[in-house]
Amino acid sequence: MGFTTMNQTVHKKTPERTRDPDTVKANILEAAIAEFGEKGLAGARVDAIAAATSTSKRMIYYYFESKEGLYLAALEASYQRIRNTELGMQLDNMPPIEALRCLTSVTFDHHLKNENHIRMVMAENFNRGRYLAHGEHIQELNRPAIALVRSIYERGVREGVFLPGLDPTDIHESISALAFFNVSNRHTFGMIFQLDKQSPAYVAARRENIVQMVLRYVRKNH
Amino acid sequence: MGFTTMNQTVHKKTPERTRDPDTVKANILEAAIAEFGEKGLAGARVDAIAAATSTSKRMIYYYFESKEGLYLAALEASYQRIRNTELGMQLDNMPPIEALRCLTSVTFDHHLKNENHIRMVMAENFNRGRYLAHGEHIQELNRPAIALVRSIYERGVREGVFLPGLDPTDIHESISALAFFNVSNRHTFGMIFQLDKQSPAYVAARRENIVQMVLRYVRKNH
DNA sequence: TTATTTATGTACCAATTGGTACATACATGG
DNA sequence: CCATGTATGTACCAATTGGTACATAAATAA
Repeated sequence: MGFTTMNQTVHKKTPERTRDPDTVKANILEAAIAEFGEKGLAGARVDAIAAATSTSKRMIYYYFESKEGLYLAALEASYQRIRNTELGMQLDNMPPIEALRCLTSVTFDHHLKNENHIRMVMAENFNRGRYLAHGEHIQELNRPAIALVRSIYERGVREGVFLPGLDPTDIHESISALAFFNVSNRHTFGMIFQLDKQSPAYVAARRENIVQMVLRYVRKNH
Repeated sequence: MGFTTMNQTVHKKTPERTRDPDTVKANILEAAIAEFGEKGLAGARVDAIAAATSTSKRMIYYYFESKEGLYLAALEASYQRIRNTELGMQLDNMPPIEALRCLTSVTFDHHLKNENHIRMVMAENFNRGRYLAHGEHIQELNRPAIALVRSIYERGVREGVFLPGLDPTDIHESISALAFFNVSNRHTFGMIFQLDKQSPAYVAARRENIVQMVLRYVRKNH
């Protein structure tokens, strides 16, 4: 509340400003991830983010300086969030082929379940990684993915079931590409080839095909 | 030339208005493809497109009605353009395995060479295919791609070198995914895993890995 | 020739939008 | 309890931007 004179506002005892920086920041970030994921950097509106917040636009600039600062923070937070949910696969106990099958399948489903993050990554690639380049610790967040593939792969080679001489990063890239594209390009691809890419039947078939593709690439022929 | 009074402009014999609708339209489309490919729908500026044109913003609205109308036209034109350069592979003469190797390899290079179109497709997927859905004949433009894969695949099955029971659309999707992702996500992927995805060495290795992946998926084990 | 339709240029606008100025309330150390 | 830094709300603005009003020239029909 408050009443206005010409050019300034006078507040008479507006009580109760909840003072909670961390909550406010988290609250802003959540709204930002939603908006940037939905509209991209250029399409997102700071006013819309502010409106989805329990605070005001003023606070966005107070904590994040600019629209682009907020975008970078949201991008980092989105990566953070996704990696947190990725842990906890117990693949070391399985035989290599089963482990790789599981990894591929889980990656596929994980991408399907996290469209918003996919869209953030799409948006960031669209602006050529300009902002991610400034994020200090995002790189490290993702490296464990390679380590996981490498450990499975090397075990498989040792046990004689995988072809030697392949590159774990390359294997990881192929899995990512197949899982990512399935979500990122479903609209144009589905439309052009008239597929219902959301139907359970399609999803199940595509998942299995991708798994087979990865396995046949890595497995030793016998 | 012309001189201004209060609110209107009077032209004294401004001679020589070149009157050439088709050229003007093509000129606008070219500028639009560049701008939309660079900035996306939301990021693109009609004024910027107009400035890159030999005509004025007025004509954009005259011919394309709205920013979105222009975007759809540019999207269609981009697809048209890409498909025109795709013809002329003579794969029917090769043995199936060679044909599939060639198709995959050429698709990979073709994506690399046409970043702007890739970006248009990325942008369109980002807005969930909303505009492509209104383009009447884009769908048909792309179908031949499947037909090509199907013909190679069926020949390979007949000759006993390919595994029967696979889906040509699925094969096409995998090839597309691997080739597309290699361009679309090179920034985030390259940054996170510190790869120079533009280096000739990387490109050659990745191309060959993708080719192998496709071949091993389709080939019959013996 | 004249009327009408098509095509084009110039100036302009209303709305949007990233960002700020100003005032002020809460917390904390001294 | 008071001074100072941190946090927050309100109103506002300058610039941008999609889109238009107005005038008019060139082609075409009558």
